[in-house]
Amino acid sequence: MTIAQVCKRCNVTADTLRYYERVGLIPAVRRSPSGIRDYTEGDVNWVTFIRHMRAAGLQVSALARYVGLFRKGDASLAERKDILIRQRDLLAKRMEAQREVLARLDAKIANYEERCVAWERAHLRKP
Amino acid sequence: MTIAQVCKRCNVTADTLRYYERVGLIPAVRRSPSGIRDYTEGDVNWVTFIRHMRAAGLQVSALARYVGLFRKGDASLAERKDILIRQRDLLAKRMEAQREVLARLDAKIANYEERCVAWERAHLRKP
DNA sequence: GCTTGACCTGGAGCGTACGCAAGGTGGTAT
DNA sequence: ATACCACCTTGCGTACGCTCCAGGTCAAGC
Repeated sequence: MTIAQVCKRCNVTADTLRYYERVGLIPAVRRSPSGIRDYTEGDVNWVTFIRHMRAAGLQVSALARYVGLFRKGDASLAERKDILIRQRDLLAKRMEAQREVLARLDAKIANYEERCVAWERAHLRKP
Repeated sequence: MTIAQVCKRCNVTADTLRYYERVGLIPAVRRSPSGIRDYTEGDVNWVTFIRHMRAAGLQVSALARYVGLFRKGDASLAERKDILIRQRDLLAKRMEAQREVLARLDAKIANYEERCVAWERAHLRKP
C-alpha cells in the first residue's frame, strides 16, 4: 500500500506519516527496491492506533517508547504495561479536570442564557 | 497584592501572569505609581478562572476574545455566550474521544496483565 | 527520449504557550 | 549611603508536534 493510500484511510498527511516513522511512533515500514514505502495492513493498524492515542493527547515521546519496546519482544511486556498504566492514569486525571470545567461552563452558559434574555427584554422594543 | 503572592495562590510563575496580561487573558492590572502591579481579589479570580480553563485545554486565543468582550459590557453578552458554547462543545468532543481511548487502554492493560502472568509462569523457576 | 507525477531525503520553518536572561528602577533595611 | 531584593520591560529561546520546501529519484505514459 502506498503512502497516499494510507493518508486517505487514516486521514493524515504524508509528512505526518514520515514524521511518525522517523521518531519511532510506528515501526519502520518496508520499502520497495527504489526506496518507496509499502505499508501493510499491520502498519495501517499501528497508524490508526497512534492517531487515536494522539487524539486523546498522549505524548509522542511516551508512544514512541511504547512502540520501541516491541522490538524487544515478550521480555518487554511488563515495561510496556507500565507505560500504558501511566498514560491511562494521566489521561484519567486530565479527564477529571475537564469534567469539572465542563460543569462550570454549563453553569456559566445557563447563567448567560438568563442574562441574555433579560437584556433583550430591556432593550428590544415591545411588540 | 503583589505578583509574587498571586503566583503562590494560583500556582503560576510571574512570567506567566505577565504573559496572560499582555495577551489579554486577564484584564489589565492596576499599577502602583512606580509601575508595580497590584492585584485585586477580582484579578485573582480571573487568574484562577483562566488557569482552570487552560488546564482543560481551552485555547488562549478563545479565552482572550472572551475576556476582551467584557470591555464592551452587557452588549457583548450574546457574543460571550457563543464563545462559551463553542468551547464547551469542543471540550465535550475531546472528552468523548478520550473516553474511547481510556476504555481501549483499560482493555489493553487487562490483556497485558494476563500476558505478563503467562510470561512469568513460563520464565520464572518453579517454587 | 522526454515529460509527468508520485515519492524520497534533509533540513528549515511554524504556531502555541510559555520560560529565561539582561539590564534597569524603586522601596527599604542596615 | 549603600546594599539588596522584588519588580519592571524587552526580546530572545525552548519544547512540542507537526508542516513545508528544495532538490533529487524512479516508473510509466506519450
